[in-house]
Amino acid sequence: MVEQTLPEEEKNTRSLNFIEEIIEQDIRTGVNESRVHTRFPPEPNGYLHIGHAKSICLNFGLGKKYNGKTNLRFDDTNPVKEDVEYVDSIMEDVKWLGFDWEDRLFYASDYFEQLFEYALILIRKGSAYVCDMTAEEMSETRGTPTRPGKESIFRNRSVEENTDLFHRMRAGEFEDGSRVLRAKIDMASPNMHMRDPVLYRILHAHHHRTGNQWCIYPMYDFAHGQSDSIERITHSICTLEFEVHRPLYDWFIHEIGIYAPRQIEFARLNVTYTVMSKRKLLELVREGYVNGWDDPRMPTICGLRRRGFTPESIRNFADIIGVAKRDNVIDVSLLEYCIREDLNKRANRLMAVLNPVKVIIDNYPDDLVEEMEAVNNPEDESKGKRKMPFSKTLFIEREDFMEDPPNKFFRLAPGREVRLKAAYIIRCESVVKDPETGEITEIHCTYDPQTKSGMPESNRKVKGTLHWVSEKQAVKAEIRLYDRLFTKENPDDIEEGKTYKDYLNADSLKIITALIEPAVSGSAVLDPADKSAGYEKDGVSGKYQFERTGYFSVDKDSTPQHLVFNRVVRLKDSSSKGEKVKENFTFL
RNA sequence: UGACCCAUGGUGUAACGGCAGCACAAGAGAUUUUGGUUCUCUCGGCCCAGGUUCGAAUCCUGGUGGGUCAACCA
Repeated sequence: MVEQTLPEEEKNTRSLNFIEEIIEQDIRTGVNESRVHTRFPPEPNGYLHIGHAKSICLNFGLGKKYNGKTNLRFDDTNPVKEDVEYVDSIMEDVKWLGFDWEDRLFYASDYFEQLFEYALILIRKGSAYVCDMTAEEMSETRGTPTRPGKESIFRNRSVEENTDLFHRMRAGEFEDGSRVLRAKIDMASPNMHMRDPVLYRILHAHHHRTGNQWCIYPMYDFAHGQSDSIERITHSICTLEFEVHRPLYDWFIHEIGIYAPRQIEFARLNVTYTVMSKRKLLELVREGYVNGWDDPRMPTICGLRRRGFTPESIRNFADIIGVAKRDNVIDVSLLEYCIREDLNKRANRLMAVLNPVKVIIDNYPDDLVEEMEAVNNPEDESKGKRKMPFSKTLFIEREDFMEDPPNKFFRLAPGREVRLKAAYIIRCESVVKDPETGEITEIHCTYDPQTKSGMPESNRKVKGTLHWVSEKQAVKAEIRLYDRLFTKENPDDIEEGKTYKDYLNADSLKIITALIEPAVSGSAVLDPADKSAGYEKDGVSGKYQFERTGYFSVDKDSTPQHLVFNRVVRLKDSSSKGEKVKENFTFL
């Protein structure tokens, strides 16, 4: 028995989740020489989503925490659904999340020959047989969860006949669907998976890695556990729906007589206001409800990346949601909390007016342009300062002015003073309206020259502080404002006669043109070399907090001529506390 | 009308037979040149019924509720 000390940080830190407890117990008792070796085993038939991110962080996190290893293994046993497009995107996503499988990139298809040999072992032991029933017949004879099944009339074929038939299946002598190899277990088992499950099916299909080398392919159950065994995985972590497969997982390992990993199941992640099934996500893409797998409204990893989430924020999210066996639905506000927390510390501030209204400073010199100094990040002094041009004609947010404001309105109104952040205190003197529509077109103000930011007079108490841009120097940018994809907390909770698609949010994307301070130029386009990945070298370049409105991230569509930003998430907003007029206080 | 799994504030997650704690959300206040951040406080929970025990969220039994399982998908 090998004793191994647990990581130092474990002492006095957070309590362990149930998987860590199992692992630490195994380490203490010397199971598998106290090794820890996990794997992340995606099927390359779709893009990874935030639920996979939980699994990736769990598996790679455990490997790292216990000085073990983690493999990336593609579970590619179904050639008709799988594609290299997905293989590539999965590797990119795992890397982007910050994990490294080093030289341990594997494919279940690497083991096809070995798996075939394992099948032969079972046939020789009389534990597997070739069955000629059709899929329908098999389904009929399988029984139901409450009724035992019937044994196949092919169940007692001789070892010789089975061996011969199985070889001929491989040789391509039979049609798709005409025969399968089945395990001989127990047609009366209360566990449906033990009722002579299919091991191999005939599929004359081109495989993305093995080409046309094979026309029989192993089923998940016959491939997964054995692949774990071949890779000497110690803890094979998967989601709850595989719990009923575990007896079969163990049965194959035992029956073949090979190294035995341990399967442990945890509850998959659900998040409010979105769907997580690959089928549904694929449908949203195919039917054009979103603009591709990386649409920033998607819960896919590439979608979150394009939206502007950082890998750090997602790892932190995976960490704090925990791991357990009970069904769970995580409030999306927790995800939002994670990205705000990260970006607040790391993203530079910029002033951007999303819904502009013109402000004219009547007593400011016509052609004067002053350079104001603005702090890049109040949370990080090392980020320094930048210059912002100030002039007679500015823009502020339309929501920052009210002609007849309630008492709790801390912004601009006739006769009231506010501070323009990093500039002067101004007072509203009058407004000009469009005679037709009644819409305010100009707000006329005066400024107090003694209140320039930094001057003693500027410490004067005023009602509020607004962000602004100077008309002449402002840069236009396309801004994509995202909202939750679904209107219902749980879109899978479907009313009679509806589908989850009936709960799609029609307003999940709004595109506007905003005016941004000129400092944005030059830094608002992704390095073309990074474009494919959609992320940047230092993690937060291209990501900003637009002061008072939210966090924004440069989109891959952005060019120097046409800047494009995605809103990652709004700033937390307590402006409507105790008020019922939220629309008036919240930016778009 | 079967087997298996699960059950702690609104949400998520701790407790290893001994004071039910943490985070998010919600609410109140302080600070603030972002109605952001930060800080303080408040609200609010052991599914039910028995049993074991000096003592049960924890162990046992039975309910109740939820989930999973009947692809030649994974």
